[in-house]
Amino acid sequence: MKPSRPNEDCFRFLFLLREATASAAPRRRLPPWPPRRRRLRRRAQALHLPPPPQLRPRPPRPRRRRLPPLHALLVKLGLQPYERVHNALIQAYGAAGLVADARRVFDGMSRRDTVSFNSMIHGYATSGDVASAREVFERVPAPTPVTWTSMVAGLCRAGDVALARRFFEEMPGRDVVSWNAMISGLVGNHQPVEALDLFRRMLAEGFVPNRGTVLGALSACVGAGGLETGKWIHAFVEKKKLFRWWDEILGTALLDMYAKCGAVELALDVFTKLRSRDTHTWNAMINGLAMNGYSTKALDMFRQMELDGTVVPDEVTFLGVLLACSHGGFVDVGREYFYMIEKKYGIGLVIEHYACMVDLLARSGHLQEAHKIITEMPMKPDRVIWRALLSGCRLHRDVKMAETAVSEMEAACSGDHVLLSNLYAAVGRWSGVEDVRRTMRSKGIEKIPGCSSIEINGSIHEFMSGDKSHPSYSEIHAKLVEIGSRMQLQGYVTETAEVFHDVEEEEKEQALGHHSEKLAIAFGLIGGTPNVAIRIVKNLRFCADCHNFAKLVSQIYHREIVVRDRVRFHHFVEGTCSCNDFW
DNA sequence: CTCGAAAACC
Repeated sequence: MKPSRPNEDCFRFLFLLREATASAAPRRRLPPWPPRRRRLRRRAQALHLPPPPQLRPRPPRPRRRRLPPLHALLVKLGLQPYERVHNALIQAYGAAGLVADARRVFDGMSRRDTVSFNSMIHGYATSGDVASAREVFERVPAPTPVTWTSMVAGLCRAGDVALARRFFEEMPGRDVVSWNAMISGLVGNHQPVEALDLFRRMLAEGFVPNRGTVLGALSACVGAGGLETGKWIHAFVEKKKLFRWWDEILGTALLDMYAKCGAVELALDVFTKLRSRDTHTWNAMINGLAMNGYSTKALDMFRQMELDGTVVPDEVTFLGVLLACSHGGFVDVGREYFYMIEKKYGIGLVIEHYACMVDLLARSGHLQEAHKIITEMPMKPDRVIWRALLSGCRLHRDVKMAETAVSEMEAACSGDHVLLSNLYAAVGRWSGVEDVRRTMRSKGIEKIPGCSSIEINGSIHEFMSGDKSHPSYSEIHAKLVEIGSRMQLQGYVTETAEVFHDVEEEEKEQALGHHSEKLAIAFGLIGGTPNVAIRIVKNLRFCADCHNFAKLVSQIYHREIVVRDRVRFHHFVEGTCSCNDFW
């Protein structure tokens, strides 16, 4: 079935469509239009076709937007014989979230080529309708790698990685994009280690990585805290000269990887050497500094960004700025910036700004003011907001406010209850601890198991709380016992106030020997290279006991330990932590 | 004309 060759009107139509839908898919960067097409645009206007909507630099992203009645225009111009035009329309409807309309176009076509099917599958995969995507997939006469990849990507987006993996393994003739789709799909579903394994397999099978691959692999390193792997990717790209230079996107991904793996110096190094930086780049740098405890440097960086003048700060920039203020305890500076965001910079406050502000105020003990912000904010406070208040309450031992926060939270997760319970324990209110336990059981609240990962010689090991499955478990256990006895000599006492990450686990084991970060630290002492920092990434917050443990290990064994917790970094050196015990 | 792809509150 030979597709019909498009005529001039087709291109005119495609151009309009593209203009009309550009704002529906802003993440895709459109290449500049070649001059010939620009002429077409003028001609299209002369034909009294509907003018393309104005392209805005930062369009808000509506889930659904109305498309001009282009379908009617398609018929009017007599473009029905051209598959390409229908396909483009299917894609446009799909991108705007109007899958039903896409399907109508699809069903109305007299002939369909592979692209039609692929576009339709992709449309269903954008919207998460896996069943329909599969139904169309079954009907494709000659699936190409594109068809398969669309399915893989769609399944990943819908969260069914296992099935995506099956499709991926079964597909004939994988191309680079297929690998990329699977790698980034794994990263997006919190399986960075598997993503890196796949990346290695891809190289072993002789595929040459492209931008997408590198971006996917770097974000896998972020997820797993794989600094060595990240460095290796950096070196690999340089050695193979995969790209002419690290542009804004690649450079941002690289520096973000370094920052999120706790290597701020390397991140700064990348940052200074980039030949062009956009807002994202600055944001990643500011945020990276703030997360790593370099609050003052983060604020300096923001000032430099303003002086630089080539980029404009956006919402995310101020999240970094507020985060820096919060971690540095700069309440007044933070308050000032918070009020400037709208007034001076003309940026609308979003819920995340309020969360940062509440965090800043609550953390520094201004609990009443934080509560006032919450009650006065224009949008409905979400869990994160209440959680920020709650963790401030824990730091400053305000039981009453903490109870308010938990009760206001819709569907509080296990961590929230644990936080409240820790607070009860800290002030010695054991009946409260019991209440929390009962509430959790009656509501059947799912516990998130603690998980830490550590990279040793370029391979990443994951530990779950209380997990005994690691092949070197007996050695790890022996190491923990050794650490324990050396600590006792130093007069270390277990801090029982915050014993439980996980209520039932605590019942099973009275000792704290099995929080995942302890396993990982012990393993780092055994397997890591001496004098090289032990780097750990964990999914939950640090408990006070493990934080103490890490400090002491850094002192006793003279090893730097870097732990990335859910929100920030802890750099332990000789018994002190960069967070100043304030997290 | 179709698949992947950088920053973001606890």
